Amino acid sequence: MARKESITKQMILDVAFRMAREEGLQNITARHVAERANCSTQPIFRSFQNMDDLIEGVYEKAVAFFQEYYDAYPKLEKAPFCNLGMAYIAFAREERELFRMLFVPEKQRKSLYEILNGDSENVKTEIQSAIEMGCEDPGALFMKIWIFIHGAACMSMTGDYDLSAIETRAMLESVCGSFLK
Amino acid sequence: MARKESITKQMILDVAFRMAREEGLQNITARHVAERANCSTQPIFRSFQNMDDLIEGVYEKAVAFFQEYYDAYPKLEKAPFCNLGMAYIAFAREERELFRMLFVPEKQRKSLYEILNGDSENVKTEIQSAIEMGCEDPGALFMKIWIFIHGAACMSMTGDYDLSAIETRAMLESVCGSFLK
DNA sequence: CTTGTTTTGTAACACTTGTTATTTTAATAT
DNA sequence: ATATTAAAATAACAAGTGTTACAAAACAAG
Repeated sequence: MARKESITKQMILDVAFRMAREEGLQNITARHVAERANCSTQPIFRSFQNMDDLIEGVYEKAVAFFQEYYDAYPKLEKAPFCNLGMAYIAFAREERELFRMLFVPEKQRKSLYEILNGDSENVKTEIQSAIEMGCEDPGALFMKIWIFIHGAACMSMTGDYDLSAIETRAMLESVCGSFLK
Repeated sequence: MARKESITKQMILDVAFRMAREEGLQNITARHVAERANCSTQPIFRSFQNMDDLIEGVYEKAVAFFQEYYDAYPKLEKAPFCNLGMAYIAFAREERELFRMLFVPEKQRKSLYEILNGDSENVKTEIQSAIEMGCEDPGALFMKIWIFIHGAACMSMTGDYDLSAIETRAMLESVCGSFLK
């Protein structure tokens, strides 16, 4: 009694997310998404109220993507915050457009901390680990480390940082050691 | 024998720069600039080949503006790089749009270092001061400090950093001390 | 197969963009 | 004062945007 849906909301969201990941938010227009999805613009507006609605979906998908990325990143370090830093900096290098969307947005969406802490409360885990290591003021330590990590990641995004993962690890450990004492 | 020019290249550039400073590059369109300059779009295209040409001019003006900002910023600190850091972070807070244009650009123009070092070789001055203070590896020190400063500035730009100038100074001195030893 | 309903495609509207052709305006040399 | 001529204004074009009206097509149920 009715035609079957062939272009789902999920399909459109996936296409838009892939575009955001590869080309940035800029190129996400109704017609471009449609072209990439091999359809007209209609299915987009059937699934989403408007383009802002779609962009919002892309953003949420990016948040989830970062969380998965972080969860999957190998946790090799003992020094607190170093795992977080390694993952964050690598994410900025490998997913420049997503990093920009999430952590250097034009208009404020969520704070750095909100995204970063995610579902599994990544930061709290690290702070706990710092406390266990005998750190007196884990809040102050976190702030400094975090500023440092964010700086490296932002430079990575713009191509102004080119240390390897190994060099980055060494630097993070050194910096963390400096801050701890 | 000819009409006198009433809307100069400089006037247009000034208007566009002010717009960039207040609203960001996004809003710099031919018609918006014209409106702000109280003229039609013609004088723009008489003075500039196209809009990209104008944007390029705005960018160069922003580079010069940063240099002036830095030169005028009070140099109160003794610890190396702290003056640079204070100025850089303050610039990010007070001139968000310009900071974004210069230091977090969508497309690479100049490296952070190129802009930062400017006419008066700001960085070299600081490195020299570090050497005089007995720092063994001023290059490594600079890299760490710089990453830290850039992180604070980027957070400042997005509203994720809210330490006062006094708190910032204390933090920079502490961090610099940590790195020095 | 026909009918009914929904999805999809086509086409259009209204708007904004960069850029340019054309007309109008105003200052100056005569 | 008037003619000349560059500057500015007006208006248009083509392209691209979000969004919507409408027509075509496909599928499920009878």
